[in-house]
Amino acid sequence: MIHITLPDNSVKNYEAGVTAFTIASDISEGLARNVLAAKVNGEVWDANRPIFNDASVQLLTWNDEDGKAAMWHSSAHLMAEAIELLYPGAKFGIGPDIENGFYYDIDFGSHDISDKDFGKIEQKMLELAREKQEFTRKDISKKDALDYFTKKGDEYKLELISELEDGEITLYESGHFTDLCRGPHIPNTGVIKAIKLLKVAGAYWRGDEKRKQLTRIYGITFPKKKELDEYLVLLEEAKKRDHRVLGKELELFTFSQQVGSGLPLWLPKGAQLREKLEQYLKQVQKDAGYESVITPHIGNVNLYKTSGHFQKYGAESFRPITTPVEGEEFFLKPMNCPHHCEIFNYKPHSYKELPIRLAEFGTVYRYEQSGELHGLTRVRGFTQDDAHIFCMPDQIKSEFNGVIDIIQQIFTALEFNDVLIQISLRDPKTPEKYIGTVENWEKAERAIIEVAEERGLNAKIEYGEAAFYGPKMDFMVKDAIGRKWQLGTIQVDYNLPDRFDLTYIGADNEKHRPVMIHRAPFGSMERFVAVLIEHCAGNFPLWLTPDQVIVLPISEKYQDYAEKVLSLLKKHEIRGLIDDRSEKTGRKIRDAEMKKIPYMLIVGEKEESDEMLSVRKHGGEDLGAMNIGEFAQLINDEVKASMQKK
RNA sequence: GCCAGUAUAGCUCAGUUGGCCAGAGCAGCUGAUUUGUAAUCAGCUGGUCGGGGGUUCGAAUCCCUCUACUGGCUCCA
Repeated sequence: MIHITLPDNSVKNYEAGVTAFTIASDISEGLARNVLAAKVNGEVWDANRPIFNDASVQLLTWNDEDGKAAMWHSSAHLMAEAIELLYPGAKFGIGPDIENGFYYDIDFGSHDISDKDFGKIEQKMLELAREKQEFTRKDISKKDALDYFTKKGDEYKLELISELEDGEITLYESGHFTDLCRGPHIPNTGVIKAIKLLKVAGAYWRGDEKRKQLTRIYGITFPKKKELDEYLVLLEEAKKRDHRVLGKELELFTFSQQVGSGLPLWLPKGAQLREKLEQYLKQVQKDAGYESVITPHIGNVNLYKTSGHFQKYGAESFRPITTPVEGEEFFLKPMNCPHHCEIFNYKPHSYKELPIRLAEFGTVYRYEQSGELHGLTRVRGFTQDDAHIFCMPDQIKSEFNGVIDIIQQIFTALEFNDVLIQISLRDPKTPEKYIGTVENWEKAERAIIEVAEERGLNAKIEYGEAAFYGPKMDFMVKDAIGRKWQLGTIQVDYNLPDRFDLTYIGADNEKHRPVMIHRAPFGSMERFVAVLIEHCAGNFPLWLTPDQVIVLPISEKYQDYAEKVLSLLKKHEIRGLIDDRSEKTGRKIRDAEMKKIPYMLIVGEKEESDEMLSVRKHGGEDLGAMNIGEFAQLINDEVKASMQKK
């Protein structure tokens, strides 16, 4: 007999070898039908894997993340099985579950797969799912595993197995398909009722650009058809808040094939929005002791040779600009830091001056790979809200804290609540990838980790994600369809100060090396605006939105009054426009709604004679009539309220 | 850069297996209408069918190539 402890702390006795499925059956038939996997002593197991010792068991269903994962991982096997039947000879790489669904990397040989083949594969999968194929776990020796996949001729699995230890290798068999797999899986394929293959893409084997590209097929499955339909509607809805769609609709930015790929053109309304953001951050930075500097868009190649950027990025950049002088070359700046280092260097500094914080909205140019470009989130010319802090080593922590204050203030003001924080450190296995001494790296990494701990930040540490010149802390936000984008960044740099031989005179009258902190709270104006658009679905906060109000005269007769209203509002720092078209009010309201203008001010005979406005909020709320002063007060209070939140 | 797609008017899209001067709605322009909380009516303008090359009696439609865009991979703010 063994003791099974359930989440409610009740303990049940079972014969050794009991499965989670049996335990579920004991509780209720419905639960047995819905159980997908089980957490056994904290580890996710198959629902039909025998338990031989005392254990705490939590049954997992579709409502648990781990339950979904088991289902999607099993769906990847199901897809592989269907593909093996439809395309004999296909070889399989890896097929994990992901945040929303699963994928499988497959080598189809000479066969080309496109989304036109999805229907056929989905059909086959459904067919196989209905067979209620059971997933069977088998422990296997390394030798037998190698034999099996050698016979099958799957070099990808062989490579994976060769890296595993004997004794930890398991296979899972379902229907006609056997896969190298650690599990866990759902009891049988019967629970998979709705299947949708979503996209096909090339993916390098093991993520290595130099290795073969396999065909990756993404898909998602659900236990109910209705849930699939709801998911697809959700995806459609998300597409409507795509910044590229809204950017066009709201006339914020555009691109031109003539100007070039990845080079955004900011339209008047977009520029207005961006300027508001810049003004806001400039004020915050001024208050925090930053000084503005301005540097050119190009720099001599030697500058980047000194900084190391040329060696690192030269080959993948825009090519150097030549001049009439033989051998003279300039580079479009890919970073602002070298220029700022030279600003620091223009005169000797005393320790009493530090920290020196140099800020610039600096436009940089990077020749991103063509396939990387993406709306405003990934472009070739962009403006960083950059600043470099030159400080003494013992000031790092307080400076780091100051920067996090600014970043958090911004994210709070714009209501970015779901921010992921990542600390990127060296990959200890490849020290040759980084420049700078081990000692300095350790110092910097320790400072970042300490700050995060002291502030209680929920930060995730990633090894091998650091920049080549130093460790960093990044702030990431998801876009409309769940892709993560890095916005704010803080990077410690012990390297550039060395390369540029930056020094300050200490209290001991000796030269010392300052530490440099790179930081950009927005990251770049382009990416930040893109993510902001998606975050608020184009309904910008009142203080930021290009047009705060639109005056809608009922007819031409009230045009003069409309103009009077607008000019009075302008005196209260309220910006907007008049819809003076010869259209009905209903039409003007509709168009203003589409433009997502926060306040519509309807003026007709009644309003004119009483010096009033009829106020309608975006979305339909009728605030009734009020006079111009009252309305101005309302707007300015709302703006002030959001500013205070900052 | 790689894999797979897409490219028709300012925007969103039709254009059947290659066959009459390439269509619609919205936007724009002109006129009528003077309007009260999500689309007033009529007329008109607007397209080298992304660029180039080819196959064909004939190409928006088939093939090649370049460019841009989309979804991934790799990379990155």
